[in-house]
Amino acid sequence: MPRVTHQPPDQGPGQAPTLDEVARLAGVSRATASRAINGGNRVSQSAQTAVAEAVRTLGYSPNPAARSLVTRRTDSVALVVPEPDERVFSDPFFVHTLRAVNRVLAARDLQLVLLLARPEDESRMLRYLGERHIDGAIVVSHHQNDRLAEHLAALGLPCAFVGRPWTGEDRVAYVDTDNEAGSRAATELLISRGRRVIGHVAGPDDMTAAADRRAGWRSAVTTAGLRDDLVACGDFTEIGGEEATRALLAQCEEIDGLVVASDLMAVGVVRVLEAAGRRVPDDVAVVGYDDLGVAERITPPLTTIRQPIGDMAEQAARMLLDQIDERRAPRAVRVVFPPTVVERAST
Amino acid sequence: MPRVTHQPPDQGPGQAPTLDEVARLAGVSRATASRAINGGNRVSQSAQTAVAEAVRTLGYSPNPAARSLVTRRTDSVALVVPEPDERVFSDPFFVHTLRAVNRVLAARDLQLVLLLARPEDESRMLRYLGERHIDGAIVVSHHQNDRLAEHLAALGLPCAFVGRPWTGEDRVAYVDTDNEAGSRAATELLISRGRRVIGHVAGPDDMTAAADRRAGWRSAVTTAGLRDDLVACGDFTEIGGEEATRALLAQCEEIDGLVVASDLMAVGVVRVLEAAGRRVPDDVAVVGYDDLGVAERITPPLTTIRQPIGDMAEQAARMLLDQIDERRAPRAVRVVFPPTVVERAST
DNA sequence: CAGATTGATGGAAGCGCTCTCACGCCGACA
DNA sequence: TGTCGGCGTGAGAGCGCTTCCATCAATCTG
Repeated sequence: MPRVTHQPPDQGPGQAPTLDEVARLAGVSRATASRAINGGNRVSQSAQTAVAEAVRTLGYSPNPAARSLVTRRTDSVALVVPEPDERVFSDPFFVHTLRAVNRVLAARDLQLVLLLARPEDESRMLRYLGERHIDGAIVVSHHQNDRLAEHLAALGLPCAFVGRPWTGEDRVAYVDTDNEAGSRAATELLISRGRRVIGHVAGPDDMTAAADRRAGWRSAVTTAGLRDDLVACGDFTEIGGEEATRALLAQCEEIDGLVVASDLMAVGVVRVLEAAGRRVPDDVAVVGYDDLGVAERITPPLTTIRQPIGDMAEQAARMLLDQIDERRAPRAVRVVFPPTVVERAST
Repeated sequence: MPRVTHQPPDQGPGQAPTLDEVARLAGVSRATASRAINGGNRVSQSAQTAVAEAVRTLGYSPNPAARSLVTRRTDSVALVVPEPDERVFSDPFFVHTLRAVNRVLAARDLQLVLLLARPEDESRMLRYLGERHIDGAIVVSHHQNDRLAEHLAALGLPCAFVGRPWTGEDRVAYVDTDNEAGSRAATELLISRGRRVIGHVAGPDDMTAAADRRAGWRSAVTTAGLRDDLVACGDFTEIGGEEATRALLAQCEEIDGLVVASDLMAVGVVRVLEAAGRRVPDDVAVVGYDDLGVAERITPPLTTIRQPIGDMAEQAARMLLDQIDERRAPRAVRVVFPPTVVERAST
């Protein structure tokens, strides 16, 4: 049983001061006070300082509800993550995205509201978005079934996706990397190194990035006349990588190369390979995907495909701001970044 | 260079429907429509259904700004984390807290707004809290210098802290575990196992949990007449645990027991110990703190002090809701949970 | 059956703010 | 000296909603 202790309550300050009181104290009208507070256009120097003074002595801060009732802006933006909490907090991908987005928004003094929606909360989240608590949304790690692109497009809510949505891709703005090209390059690198039995550890079936990377691998092995049936699905976690690798090794012992759809999974892949007595890269060469720090920290340092997550997220944030600023901006902009091969010791 | 493609903009729906239109369509007054929508007290069955019908056909959803302008509630609550993003996303402590808080809030249909404030953003964050965008705040992982308890108490904003604040502890509500007792128990366990040179890997100096745990260890070793100078500070991360352990080993080779202020650090501790050729627990016994899953997953499974994070966070959320519900509720409630020793293989 | 109670309703006030608009003042220009 | 343009200003409307209050009909009480 926890111990509980009480104390008499604090005396909270009574009513928050309103613009009216500020105006009265400054000896100007409410209109002038409002102008002075919002950038001071068309306000005399004297009025300006008088208002500033009044604001300070009263400890005034504008009521955001009243303000947004008339401006129809809320000055906050949602980062929508339709993903169970656990994964969000273990994948560096999210941290990088979050930081980049936050950087752009903070520069404009916009507040970031993090919306984590587990599948069962999805309707609640959609309702929240529909109620216009926020000026726009950035969507990350969306899945085939959430149909977020269509929902948001239908709401007419400014939004930008990181990663191409499955459906509705012609109705919303998004940034992406060319996942198919990246994965193809990874596979071709292995082929050029003489590998001939190349498997693929794919990501979740319901994400476009995973599907595109799988397609890139398949295209490369098919073109080279190699086996194209050595695929196992992970879930973008280390554990998922481990399980997929075990399945692949059980399916075919001769595997000498693995193209893995994320670095985090590759960590698990390497662990299982070594536990199975295969040396990396001598017996099996491994290429990851992402290059967000994990890749260079593990042993052996991982050859991987870098996607510029920070740039992508920043770009998405800016695309969102464009939409918010001028409601006539083209909605369905798409920006595709090129992936880069980063060679390290695992190939 | 990224590729960029445009598409003609979507045709967003014009103006969102207002309560007025709903009322007109339902053939009732705005007042009745409002009552019908908000729980339907004192509304006839026929009016009720007419309004519901109108809401559905119009796709109406109430404007939150207008609503909170008059109700003076925003139906959202902030989770304040004065911590650089990286740590938040690597420590299971946060994930557990977040989930528990979210669970309580979701049941009441309150929205959780995550406020990550790096030190340089602190004033921005305080301003945001002062502007009453939210009905209350739950504060986690606060530090000596942020003085959040005092700031929030001064604002008169309902709030609840997870972990005792450094200052202002008599002005705000908080939950905590008895960290000193927990750490003392951990140390006494080692002593009872015959360990005689017991070091402490402490947490950051500016957090009460770390200070209390250090005090608990010191109290136990002093009482037993053992050395009390074997302390090194980590930062609650694996890396921090590694560095602290190296420092301790350099300071004294005879260490045969380590009390570590968090499981995450203990992971690093064990790693360094084994790299230095010490077996756990044969040469050095190790006790962690938290028991959030990491402890049982590592080798050897970690003896640790469990704190019921989920319960604590839930309790904090409920304390916050109490304050929000009745503004006269006692502000400075405190609830202290007892820690539990969980023995595994590391001692 | 008169009077009191209850329940459903709409009118209207007002939450705190922004912004349009009209007004008065000033210096500039002819 | 008369007119004009621009600037600073305040009055006032109105954003979309909740809620107080008066009203009225229906029901209950003695």
